[in-house]
Amino acid sequence: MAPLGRIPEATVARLPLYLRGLDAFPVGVTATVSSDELADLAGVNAAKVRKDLSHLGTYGTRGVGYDATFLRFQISQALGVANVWPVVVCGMGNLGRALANHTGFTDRGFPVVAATDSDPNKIGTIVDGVPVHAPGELGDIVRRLDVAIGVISTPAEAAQGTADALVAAGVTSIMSFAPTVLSAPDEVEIRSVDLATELQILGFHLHRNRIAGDA
Amino acid sequence: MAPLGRIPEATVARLPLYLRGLDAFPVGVTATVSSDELADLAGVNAAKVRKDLSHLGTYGTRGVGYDATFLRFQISQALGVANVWPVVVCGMGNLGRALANHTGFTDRGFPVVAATDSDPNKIGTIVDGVPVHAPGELGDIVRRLDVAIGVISTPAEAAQGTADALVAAGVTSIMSFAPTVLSAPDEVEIRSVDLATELQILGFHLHRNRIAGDA
DNA sequence: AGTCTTTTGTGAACTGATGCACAAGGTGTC
DNA sequence: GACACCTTGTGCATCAGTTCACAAAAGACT
Repeated sequence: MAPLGRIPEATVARLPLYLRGLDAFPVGVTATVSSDELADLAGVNAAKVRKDLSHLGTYGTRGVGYDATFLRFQISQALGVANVWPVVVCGMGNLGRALANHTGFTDRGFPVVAATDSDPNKIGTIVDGVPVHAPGELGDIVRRLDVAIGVISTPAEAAQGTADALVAAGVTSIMSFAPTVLSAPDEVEIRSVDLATELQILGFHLHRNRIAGDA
Repeated sequence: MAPLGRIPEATVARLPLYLRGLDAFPVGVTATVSSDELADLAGVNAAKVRKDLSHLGTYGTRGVGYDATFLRFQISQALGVANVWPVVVCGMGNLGRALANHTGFTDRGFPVVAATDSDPNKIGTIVDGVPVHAPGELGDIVRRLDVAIGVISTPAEAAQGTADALVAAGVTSIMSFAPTVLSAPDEVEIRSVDLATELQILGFHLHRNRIAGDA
């Protein structure tokens, strides 16, 4: 049924996992996957897989499963994987450099086409094939290279300013690693990855278990 | 009321944000924060702040707000921030090096005490103050340095083996950056941060908007 | 053809989280 | 002390997401 209507956020977040799971099936070879197998590959349960895929309007064959090749095509289609979205990395510290150099990005249609940094020693250089510009040129870079996604890996203090500059230049998708809250217009999507916060969540459970153990 | 019972996961995930928001208030100075202010600082809404804090058994003062210092203490207590949890970084590629060097970790009670890598040229060296060992020594390292958290920044292929080694050594908290599903016993908590997946989610929305725009 | 086996697609119950809205409780002022 | 004002704490309705469980559909085998 599912007439390609709205796809729930939770489902969207899992589609990349399914796509990754399908890598286990060689391209060109006809093969079927059951929701059970795919569930294993993606680390979720089978019911979720089936419901998620039903949102795509995808039909498997009852009693058989899903055609791996076609499923891959369907999910790729839904995610718009065929598109290439150029990325600019703002802040070339340790993390920024690692990100700019991350093969997983370019491989999946997210080439890092430029970077910015406030350090005069870095501006004008090319790091791992990525040219580093001054922060002030951000707007120009975005327009010239048709940047779609901005990655913020600056110190927390510079993050909001960087976000503002990205938004002003028309970027509507931001992934931030800065440990701070960013504000932006509603139409801008911000995904915030805070590593220290992640560790603190792990720490909470360690702490809790330690207490429970001592009791 | 809330007798320090179970704290909902969603709340736990926000506590670090509140703690970070409270940094805006100088230590030692008596100040009050309203749920409204704190909501702004953490990027959530006020009702959520109040409900979250109520889970800690925290009491603000009606008509006034929360005492900033005491609140910081309360949240720190709940999160177990006073504890120091030694971290081992497995895989010293670009990302691993950036993580090992990340000041946000050590500053918050997560010192990176060791690293592993399979590259013979790296083994035995000290990178940014962190000694690099062979993967085979992982168990020994964990026991000797009392490692509580393992960070996996190896290539996807090596991730499961690394996770197994960590688990075998008694580590129950893992943060993985490898783009693959890890399996481990239930008592092991795994937080998976997949950067390419994050970008694909952003890509989905870009794709959707582009389609909507063309229509 | 009929029966058996397998696996999908989905209605329905359930769980957890969110947000509203307001009474309860506290402060300050006159 | 009474009144006005403020902000918390929370009951309740709502919503999104998950999981169960099973009928429906497809292939396989006799």
